[in-house]
Amino acid sequence: MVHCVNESYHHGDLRRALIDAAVEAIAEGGPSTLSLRAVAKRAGVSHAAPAHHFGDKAGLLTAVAAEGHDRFADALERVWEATGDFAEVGVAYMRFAIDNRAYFETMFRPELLHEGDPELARAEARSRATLYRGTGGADADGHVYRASALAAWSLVHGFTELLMGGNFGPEVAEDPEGVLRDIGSRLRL
Amino acid sequence: MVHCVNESYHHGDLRRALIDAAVEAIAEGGPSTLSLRAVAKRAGVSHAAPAHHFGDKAGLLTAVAAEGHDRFADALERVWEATGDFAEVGVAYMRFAIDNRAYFETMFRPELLHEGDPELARAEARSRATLYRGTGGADADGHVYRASALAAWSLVHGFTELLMGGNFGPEVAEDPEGVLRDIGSRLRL
DNA sequence: GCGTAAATCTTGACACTGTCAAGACATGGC
DNA sequence: GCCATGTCTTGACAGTGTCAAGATTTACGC
Repeated sequence: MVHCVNESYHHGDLRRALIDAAVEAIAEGGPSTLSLRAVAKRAGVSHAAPAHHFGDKAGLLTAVAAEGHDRFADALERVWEATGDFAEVGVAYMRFAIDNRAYFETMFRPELLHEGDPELARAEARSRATLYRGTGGADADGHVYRASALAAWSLVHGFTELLMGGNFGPEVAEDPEGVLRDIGSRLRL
Repeated sequence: MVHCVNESYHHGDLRRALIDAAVEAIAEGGPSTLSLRAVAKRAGVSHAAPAHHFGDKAGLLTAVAAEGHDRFADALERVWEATGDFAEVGVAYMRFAIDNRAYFETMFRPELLHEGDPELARAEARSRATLYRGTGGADADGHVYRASALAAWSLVHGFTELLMGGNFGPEVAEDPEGVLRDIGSRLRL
């Protein structure tokens, strides 16, 4: 039995295609301007198909955020295994945000998501646990609490958010990695 | 000639009333769920009145952001004059975000604003200048560049964003000022 | 193999949204 | 007193999320 992808009534993996389409759309206009109908058009299906798969708009964004947290955890883990260096994990944090803007922006916008979603909670806990391995203190729920870990997370996250919001001048925007390494080195752990 | 506020065709200070209504609405659902028609209803005017005053939805949000930056600068200036302490300015930064959530969220969401708006640019520059006085390095456009200033700003901003996004456990959320003072003291300036 | 239940996707409708043009009304200058 | 200007309303339009109902395909028990 051949799985006829892309032509018949059943799509094959529409869920996957819808998430990809959503990520593309988010990359262009941000998570808040996402339109379910535009996503449907992009994926070549009817206007109500996305809502069927994800319940509602927040459901689609929640799926994007969950996948983002998984990819995020992957990226941080890779760097930690390779270097064993806190600072490099921080740089990877920022790099992920720059290279995966759509995912990153969606991940940190809780008012657009279904907060209680178990899949999102699992992925969040995983990315927190990865951060924990790098910075050193979290409880069972993945809540970071040790002051040194909080300081590092806050510094890297704040720098990343300000950078992506266009709050820095060209001196900083041209070499964000170098600047982040510099300011990171000013933190007593 | 009596200025008949609140009853006749002309409103008196509808612009003011619309901004206040917008801030209320944003406080309830965030800037991205703001509805011009809901704002109009709240202010007791017709559905198209807000667009007349602010051009479009982004125009209203831009006005809110500009006013937010002014209030923000006021708050930081007060603390700096009173204490002359960097760390206390950082705490005031976070306090403002908590106490004026609607303003703060709108201020740092450039994709919803008219970036080129002169009034917004003026207010932004003012709040940057205030930050500069506290942390120590900015160019003529108000772009902070000195590493120590960047580090402090990033740390405080990141902590604030993570806190408001619900990313911390109860240990931190119960006494954010204390925690921020603690992690702030770990920064070599 | 077959028939029925379930899953997947479409269609059509509804209330709501931002935006625009045209009109109603009030105010200020002459 | 009259006209021009600014303020606000009204009505319309296309686009949005969401829901119910229908069409179509797959999966499963027998």
